[in-house]
Amino acid sequence: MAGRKLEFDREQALEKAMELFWLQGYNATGLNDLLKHMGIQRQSLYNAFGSKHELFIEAITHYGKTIIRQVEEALNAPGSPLENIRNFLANIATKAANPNYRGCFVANSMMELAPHDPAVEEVTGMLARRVEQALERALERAVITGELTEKTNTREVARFLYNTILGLNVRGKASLARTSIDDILQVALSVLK
Amino acid sequence: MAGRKLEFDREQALEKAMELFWLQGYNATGLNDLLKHMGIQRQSLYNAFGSKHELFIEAITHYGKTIIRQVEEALNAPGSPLENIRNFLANIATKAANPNYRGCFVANSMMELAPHDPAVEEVTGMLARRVEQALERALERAVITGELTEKTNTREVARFLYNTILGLNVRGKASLARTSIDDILQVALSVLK
DNA sequence: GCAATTATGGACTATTAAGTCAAAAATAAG
DNA sequence: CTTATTTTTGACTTAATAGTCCATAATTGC
Repeated sequence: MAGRKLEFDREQALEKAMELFWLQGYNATGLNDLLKHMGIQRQSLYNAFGSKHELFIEAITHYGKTIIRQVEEALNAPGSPLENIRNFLANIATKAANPNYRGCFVANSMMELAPHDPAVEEVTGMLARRVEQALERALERAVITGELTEKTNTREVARFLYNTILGLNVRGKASLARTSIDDILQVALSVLK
Repeated sequence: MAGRKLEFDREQALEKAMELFWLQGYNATGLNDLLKHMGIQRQSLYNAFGSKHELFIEAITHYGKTIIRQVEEALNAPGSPLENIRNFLANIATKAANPNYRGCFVANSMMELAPHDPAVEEVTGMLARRVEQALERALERAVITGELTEKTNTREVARFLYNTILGLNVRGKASLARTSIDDILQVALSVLK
C-alpha cells in the first residue's frame, strides 16, 4: 500500500458535512460551501466520498447512528419509563421552541428528498421505525411497572408519539410561541395514562 | 390606458405556478419549468409577477385562500361538530397514505423556506393560526352540543390537532403504511371526549 | 392615421452548479 | 535511489440558473 497520506480525518470531515446538510438541506448546500466547511479540497471530497449525493447518504446515516444512540439512552435511563418518555418529548419541545431551531435532520430530509430519492426514503424510513420501536419498548416497560394500564396499545401510541415529534419539527420552523408548544405537548402527553 | 392586451389569464397562470411550487418546492422549480407549465413567456412572467420570489409569495397566498375556505367548509358543515373534526382529520390521513402524497403546500414551505425567508414565515405562520382557530371554533361548538365535556381546553386541543396534521404531512412523504396512519389517527382522536 | 403605451418573443448575460483532468507532491516498497 | 501509488491543488468543463434587453406586435386615445 504505497501512496501519499490523507491530510484530513475522514470522520471529522463527514461530521462537518453533516452539520451543513442538517442546517441548510441538500440542495441549498453547494460544493463550495461543503469544501470550505469541511476544510478539504474538491478532489479529496470526490476521492473520499464519491459524490455529493453519496456524501449526503453517509452524512444522514452517520446522523442516524448518533441520534438512535441518544434516543435509546434517554428512553432507557434508570427510573420510571413513563418519566423518561415525558422528558424525552419535553426535551424535543424545548429545542423546537428555540427561534433558531434547525429541526431534526431526518424530518428535514423526509420532506426535502424522500419523495424523489429512494436511498433517502429508505434511510429515513428505517430511522423513523427505529425511533418508534424504541418508544414502543419504553411504553411496554411502563405497562410492566404499572404506570400505564394493561390495555395500552403500545404500538399505536408509539407511532402517535413519533408523529407528534414530527409535527413539532415542522411547527418549530415557522415562528412559534413557547405557549403553543406547551399546549401541544400537554395534550399529546395526556394520552399516557 | 393604451397598450397591447394581456394574452393570458393572470389568475390561471398563478394557479399553474402554485401547482408546480406545491409539487416541487421553491428551489427545485426553475424558471423554465414555470414558463412551460404556466404557458407564458419569460418577460410576461416578470411583467405580471415581478420575480420568482414574488410569484411564489402570491402562489402560497392564493393557496392559503383556497385552503382556508375548504377547512372552514369542512369544519362548519351541518350536523355534529365533533364528527366534522373527525372526518376532517380522517380525510387528511387518507391523503397522506397515498404513495404520491405531495403534502400540504404550507407545511412544505415552512420546512423549506420559513427559517430564512421572513415573508414565507409570515404567510405560513398566519395560515397555521387560522387553521388552528377554525379547529378551535369547531371544538367550542362541540362543547356546546355536549359532545365534548365543559372542561375541554379548546385552544390546547386545537393546537394539538394541527400539530398532528403537520406530523402526518411529514410522515406521508416517506414510505408509510396505511396501518401506521390509522394508528396515529386512532390515538390522536382519542383525546376528543 | 399617428403617437403613446403595453405585451410578446427570443436572444443574451452573468453566476453558479456539480463534476473532471492533469500536473505536482508525498509516501511506501523494492 | 527508483518506481509505483496515492493525495493535493487549482484550472477547466458543461449545464443550468435567475434575470435583462430590445426589437416587434398589438392596442387605445387623439
